[in-house]
Amino acid sequence: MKSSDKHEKIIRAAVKVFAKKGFFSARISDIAKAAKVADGTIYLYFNNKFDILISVFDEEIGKFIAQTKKLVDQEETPQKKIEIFALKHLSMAKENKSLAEIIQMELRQSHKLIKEYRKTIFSEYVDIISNIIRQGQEKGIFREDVKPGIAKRAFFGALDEMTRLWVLSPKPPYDIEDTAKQISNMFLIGINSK
Amino acid sequence: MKSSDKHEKIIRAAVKVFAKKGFFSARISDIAKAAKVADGTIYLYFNNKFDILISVFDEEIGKFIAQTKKLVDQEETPQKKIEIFALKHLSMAKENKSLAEIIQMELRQSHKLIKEYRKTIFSEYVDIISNIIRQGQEKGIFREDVKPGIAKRAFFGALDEMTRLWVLSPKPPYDIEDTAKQISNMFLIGINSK
DNA sequence: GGCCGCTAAATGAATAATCATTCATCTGGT
DNA sequence: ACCAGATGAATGATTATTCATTTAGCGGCC
Repeated sequence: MKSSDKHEKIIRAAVKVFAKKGFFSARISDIAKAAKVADGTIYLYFNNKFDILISVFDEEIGKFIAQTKKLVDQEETPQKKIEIFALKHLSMAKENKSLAEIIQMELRQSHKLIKEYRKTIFSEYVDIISNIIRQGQEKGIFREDVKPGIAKRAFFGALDEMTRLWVLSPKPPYDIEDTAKQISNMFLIGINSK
Repeated sequence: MKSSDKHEKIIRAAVKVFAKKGFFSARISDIAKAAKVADGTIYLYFNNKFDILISVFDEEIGKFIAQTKKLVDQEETPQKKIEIFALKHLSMAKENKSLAEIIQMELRQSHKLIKEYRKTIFSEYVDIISNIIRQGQEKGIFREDVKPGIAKRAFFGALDEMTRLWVLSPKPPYDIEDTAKQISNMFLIGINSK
């Protein structure tokens, strides 16, 4: 078996196990069992338990951010960009519930390492929003007195909170597209210049 | 020494220790030392480590929610209620940073017990918002097509995300009152009926 | 007032359980 | 026959929890 296969298998298993039990309560042997691999094998691919978590973030979240950027770039108007961002964010939570759960739960830990990591990755993501807002302001579409640094967090926070609701509930209580529309609308009206 | 003193002392110590090290990394002996009490004493007042965390939530967050409700009730218009809610939320994060940190980090754990607890306590809190929105809709101040269930989360999420920023940074990068104004404005415009 | 005896509260060393990590051994492919 | 990769039992460290022992406060008694 090619080594990359095992790496992948372990990451996938870890996503499930972390989502189910949380990072601290998850045992290496749980992940090993889920990946159908011996406990020790995990240490051939990862330095330690933490390293697994960080790898999950890096690889899975990295992919997601790249996809989002691409989608946003394809849209013409700032309004459309905001809408597609909201839709992509919420769809991801629905389609990849385990990962969403991990981001919701584990990326919030107060552990120093995670704290640092989170700052970087969150910034990269929410800065997509502030860039859109600045573009919109330059075009005179969004109000000048809106501070992109605050607005980006308000918008992200709103989406993130909806995600939390889904992660906690067995079934999405609202329709994804409706919700994305509703939230981006509210936000767009809130920062509109006319 | 009255027994209630010790209970209080342990809770206070736990808030600090949990905020600093996180629940899982915090040792009972850390809390005992911070409370100037023997390790075993803690078990005279709490059943186990988890019980300490839950007590922190119950007692401290309970107080906070009660205060918020009272403040909101004192305001006349739905707009003012929204504004005061935002201000109270952000002020609390500034004045009681350790507790805010614990709410941000530990109340998001994926542990079953915490998950359940969180549902209840968050609902109680965000329902303050949806009630305001419904009142506003009845008076014709807020748009009818806004769903209170979504809007309440969008608004709470926005505030929560600003809190996260402060918890992560050594100093609040924005002025509390400005931020509260900016966010409630954006939200109020976004749901306004005219 | 000082002295007992009693009980609740407090102590912290010892226990016991849990797991991350290691490493001596094995295996399948070439 | 070789060896990179895989194995999983054993190790060792960590800590939540327990409990035998100590301490402190208090009421009654001389």
